[in-house]
Formats: sequence, C-alpha cells, structure tokens
Amino acid sequence: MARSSTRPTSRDVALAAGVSQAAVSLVLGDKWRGRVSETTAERVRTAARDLGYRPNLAARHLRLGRTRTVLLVVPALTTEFFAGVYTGAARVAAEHGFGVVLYPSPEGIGPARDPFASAQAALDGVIASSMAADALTAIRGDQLPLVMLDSDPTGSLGAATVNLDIADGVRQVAAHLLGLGHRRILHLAADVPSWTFDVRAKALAAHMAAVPGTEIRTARAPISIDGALTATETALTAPGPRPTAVVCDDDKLAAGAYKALRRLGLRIPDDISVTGLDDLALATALDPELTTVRLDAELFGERGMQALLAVLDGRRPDGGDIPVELVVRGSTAPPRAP
Amino acid sequence: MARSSTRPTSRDVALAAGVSQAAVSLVLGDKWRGRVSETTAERVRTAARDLGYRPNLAARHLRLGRTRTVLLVVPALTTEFFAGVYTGAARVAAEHGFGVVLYPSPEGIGPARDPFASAQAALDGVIASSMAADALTAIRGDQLPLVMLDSDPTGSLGAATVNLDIADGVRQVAAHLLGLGHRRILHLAADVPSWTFDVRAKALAAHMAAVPGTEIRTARAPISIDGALTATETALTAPGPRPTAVVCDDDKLAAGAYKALRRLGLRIPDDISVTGLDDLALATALDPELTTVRLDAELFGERGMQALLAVLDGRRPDGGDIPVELVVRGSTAPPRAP
DNA sequence: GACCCGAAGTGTTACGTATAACGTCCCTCT
DNA sequence: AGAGGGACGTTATACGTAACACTTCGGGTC
Repeated sequence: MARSSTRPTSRDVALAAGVSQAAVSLVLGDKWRGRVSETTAERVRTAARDLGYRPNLAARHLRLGRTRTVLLVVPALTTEFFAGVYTGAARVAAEHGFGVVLYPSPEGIGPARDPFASAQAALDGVIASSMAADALTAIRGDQLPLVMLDSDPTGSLGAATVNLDIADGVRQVAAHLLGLGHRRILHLAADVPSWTFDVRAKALAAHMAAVPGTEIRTARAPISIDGALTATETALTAPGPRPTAVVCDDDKLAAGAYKALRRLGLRIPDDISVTGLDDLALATALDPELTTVRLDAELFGERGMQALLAVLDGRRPDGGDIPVELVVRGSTAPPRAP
Repeated sequence: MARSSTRPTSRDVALAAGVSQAAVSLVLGDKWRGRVSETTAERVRTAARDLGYRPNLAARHLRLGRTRTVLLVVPALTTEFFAGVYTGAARVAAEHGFGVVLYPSPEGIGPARDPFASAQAALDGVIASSMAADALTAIRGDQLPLVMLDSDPTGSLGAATVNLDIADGVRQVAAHLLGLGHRRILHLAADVPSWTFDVRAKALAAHMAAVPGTEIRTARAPISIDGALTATETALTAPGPRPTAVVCDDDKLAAGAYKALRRLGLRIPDDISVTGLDDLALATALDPELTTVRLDAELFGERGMQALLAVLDGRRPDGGDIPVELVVRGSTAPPRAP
C-alpha cells in the first residue's frame, strides 16, 4: 500500500498492478496497442483508479517539453467581451486537449512586461488580445508562438493576427446614420492608444467623407461611464451647430453619453441619436436600447485558438476577418428638421 | 557557446561562468551568502543575463513540489465583480511571490468537476468563489489547500471561508426601505441554488419580520436582464396589492426590473422603488441611478488570498466578514400615498 | 605540530514521467 | 529442425533544478 500522505505516482500504480512503471505509462498514455495485453492494461487502469492516481504535470512537462497549455492575455475583465473570447478559446482548446490560462494584464500588479512571472505556468503559446505593442516585445523575446487578436496585421512583429471586421461595423454604423439623414456627427473616441480604436476613427472618417456636407467632431474619453459623461458634455456645450448623432467607440462610452445627454436635457433618439459598439448586456439595459454593432466574442476566441493551434502545428493560420453585424435598436432615428 | 536553438539551462550558465551547476543554483536562488564569493556570484549573474537564462519552471516544480501558483475559480466573468476579486488576489499574491491562475468555471467546457484538466498548471492551492458544493468535492479530493469565498461557513467541508457581510447589506437595504415607509416588497431573487442567494432571502425575511404589517412576495429569475424582465412583469401583474419596492439580488437583475417597470408604465422611484446589490458600473448607467449595496471586490480578493497564504503557512486565517455599504441613489423614494 | 573551522565550492542525487532500446517466450513457416 | 517474428513486457535514461554531503585550502588555537 502506498503512503496516503503523498500523491500516488505511476510507480505506485505499477507496484499495485504488478507491472513496471513503463507499462503504466504506456497504458495510461494510450500508447499500448500491441505492447501490453488487454488484461494487463485493464489491471493497470483499475489500479490507477483505485489509488486515485493523477499524473504529475510538472514531471510530464519536464519530460515532454510541452505543456498543452496556452496563455490568453487580455487587457481587463471589466466587460463580458473578454469572457466570451475566453469561452470560445477554451472550448476549441479543450477539443484538442489543451488548457487555457487567463492572464488579465495588470495595471498595478507586478511587472506588466513579464506576464509569465505572474502566471507561472509553463506555456506552449500565447494569445494576446487588444494589447499595446510594447507588451509584445517581452512576449516575443521568449520566442513563444504568438497569435494577436484585434491588432494591426502589418505591425505585429510577424505574429499571426485574427481580427473582427470592425472597420466594416463602423461602415455599417455610418451608412445607417447617413441613411437616416444625419450629417453632423460627434465621435466619442476612446482615449487609449490602440490599433482597435484607430481603426474606428479611420473607418468613420473614410465613410463619412464619401458624402458631401458631412462633419465629424471628435471627443476623447477614458473608457468609463464617468469619463464619457464629462467628455460628451463638454463637446456638446461647445459653440457651433450641435451634432445630431453620437458615434461611440464602445457601449460603455455610450452609457456615459446617455447620462450626459440626459443631463443636458436632450432626448434620445428624438433630439440626438447614439450608437455603440460591442453589444454588451449593458446595451439593452439602457433606455432606449442602444443601436450598436454586435461582436461575436466567442467566435473570436475560437478563431484565435485555431490560429494558435495552426502555428503550433507548423501550419499557416487561415486568414479572413470575422464579420460583425449592426443591431438597430431604439437609440437612432432621423434627425429633427432644424 | 550554448546552442541558440534551445533555451539555456543552468548548466549552460555554469559553463559560461566557469562554475558548477550547483553554484548557479545557489547564486540565482539567493541562497549563497557564505557559500560563494561575491566575485563569483557576480560572474554567474552576468553569465545568466548574457545568455538570457530563465529557469525551467517545470523542472523547478518537479524538484520542489510547490509551484507558488494558486488557482482562482470563479463562476463566470460576466460581471466586473470577479475582475476585482482577481485583481485583489493577484496583488497580494504578487507581494508574496505567488502567481494566480484564473479559472472561469465552465458551463459547457469540459468537465466542471475537474478544473485542473483545463487549467493544467500544477497548483499549491485553490480559492473558489461562489461555487456550488458539488464542485468542491472534486477539489477536496485532491487535498489541495482550499479557501472558499462567498460560501456557507458551516458547510464548507472544513475549508476556510471568507465572506462579505451580505446579510448586513440586505439589512441596510431593508432598513432603508422600511424607513422610507415601504411595507410591501417584491424580492427579485436569483434562480440559482447558492448559499450567497439564500443569505439574501433569509436576511430580508428576518429584518422585514421585525416590523408588523410587512409582506414579501418573491419572484425567481435566472441572472440575466431578460430573465429578470419577464419574472418581474409576471410578478407585478399578479392579482393583489402591488408592492411598492423591488429588492433585487444583484444589479443585473435590477436592470431587468427597470425594463419591466418601464414596460408596465411604472415610474422609478415615484411609482415603485428598486434596489440592487453589487454596485457594478451598470448601477450608475441606469436611469435613475440604482440604490444598491457596494461590495469591495478587491478587498474580498485580497482577504481570500491572505487566508490561503495563511493556510499554506499552517496558520489559521483571520476571520471576520468584510463590511459592505448601502449606496443610496435615485431609485428609492417614499411610497406614494395609496 | 596537531587540531579545528569557516570559506568556497563541487559531485551526486532525486523529483515523476515518457520512451528508446533491449529481452523473452512461443508460434509459425520453410 | 532451425530461423524468423510477433506479443508482451522490462530496463535504463534524460528532461532541469535544488539541496545534501562532501572536498579542499588557508589560517587561527592550544
């Protein structure tokens, strides 16, 4: 009988089953066809079960050099978007026998340049979502296979990228508003240096410019309800003709815009239209419900993991942005006649 | 020169510095005072830096049997509450040289009974937040040190528990509403079997019962905006005198209640008061802003990690629930005269 | 001069696993 | 009858690290 004070090892199982440790490894590693008899294999399996044997992962990792674990780095967990990304990634990973460790990139915790000091797991690869470029260099320094989500495909240090077609989403928003008759737009932009927000600004400018007589005013705010509130209030109390619609970089900013508009006595959508981007639960909690762009976070995570698995396999990941969809709700309407 | 195709090991560093591997281990493990001269130590350090040496964690874990990594199991990442718990836990962990791996307990991914198959890291301990009891048995089977957050202190299989004083929060809500004059309450309860929600119901019942002439009606809803919407709508269109306030088990349910009340043509707080619990960003995005109970998620995570560190140290974790605070906003007011 | 002691290291081992290389039998083919 | 080859295993080894036990050497003590 093995000591109960410590976890049983494959050798304990071997002892119990009356075979060698190697046989245990073969049977439990499912590599025994033609090497061990069915009856012996069964004896090993029952012994393992009886002892409650669970392989020591550290030993396995040391031996194999691979961990079948990947790291998902996300900027924050303050919206359910990244929860969806994780869910999708973890599902695909599980289908391939991989595990996913989640690493919310800290703002105050430890050195952000070294995710691995904090998530001490040994890793086979990394998926980084919406990360700034300087964080990447540390990751690249480790030569780990890397997939970037929501990042500049041309500036990702050669790493594979997977993106949502956010530019198209913004185009759909612009087309929707232009179609309703809006010409003066306030762009409530996230005050965060990131490719994903640059894309929004560029796409909005490009599609508005196609129609003569349009005008974009830009307000910048940190991604928080209060930040968006003050930025919107300032922008709308500035002199000049008032915009008839507010295009927000994401739903959270839109929630702040709602508050600012209420405070200014403007009614949505009668006096002014508002759009968001993400389609969080928040979007339907607002009154009126928010017209926004739905992002399929789970699919995003799945595609990201598939890309990483491809890289680990030495294959080229398939390209192609993930389509997004405009969801029209109650926060947009034609502008009032001036 | 070591091969550049593979990561340098401590032996490579030893070779480069002209010392033994044991000396490298001593120096880099900071256990060399009185065993290695300062000049030699410095030579080892520069060699390690030049080669870009990073210790192999799998080997270290195998040797030491500990990983300085703990697992934080949370039910979901769909609210920022658990992001705060993680942040607090990770901060305390980092101060003690520990890392935290986050494991969102899946609903569809892999076997929920075996978190470790998915988060394949080897672990020193586990913090489980708001988990159902059956998930615990699997964890306990591994004999890992365990701390439970937000769980029944008397039924946690002997594990240490850390709790927010939610009962007191509910008491504050009840006192607030009773003080305003409310007597008929609708309790919008989460339709999830969990200690944390049982506590709410019991505390509410207990404190309402202290005042004669009070009445609690209960509606159960899954924790989603839509679920809360339909549950609230049904409850309020039932026969009998209408409640004058809705006490919600959390802010998300409150958001659903808002929608139901709007749909029924009831105005908040003039026709009916609403309270939440959590104080998410959502609470201030609602119109009117939600009266709710503020939970200090980060402190919760900190205390949880401190408790786990205590257990790992063989000490007894300090007890004491974390106080919570009622935040009165615009969603509560005295009931209208009948 | 014999003795001890601390400084400064080195040699060796073990952690638990996966697998390459190596033995037996025993059955079958020629 | 001898060779060949599957079926069924076992033995031995390496992964990279930390730590125990040991060696060497110069100087101080009585």
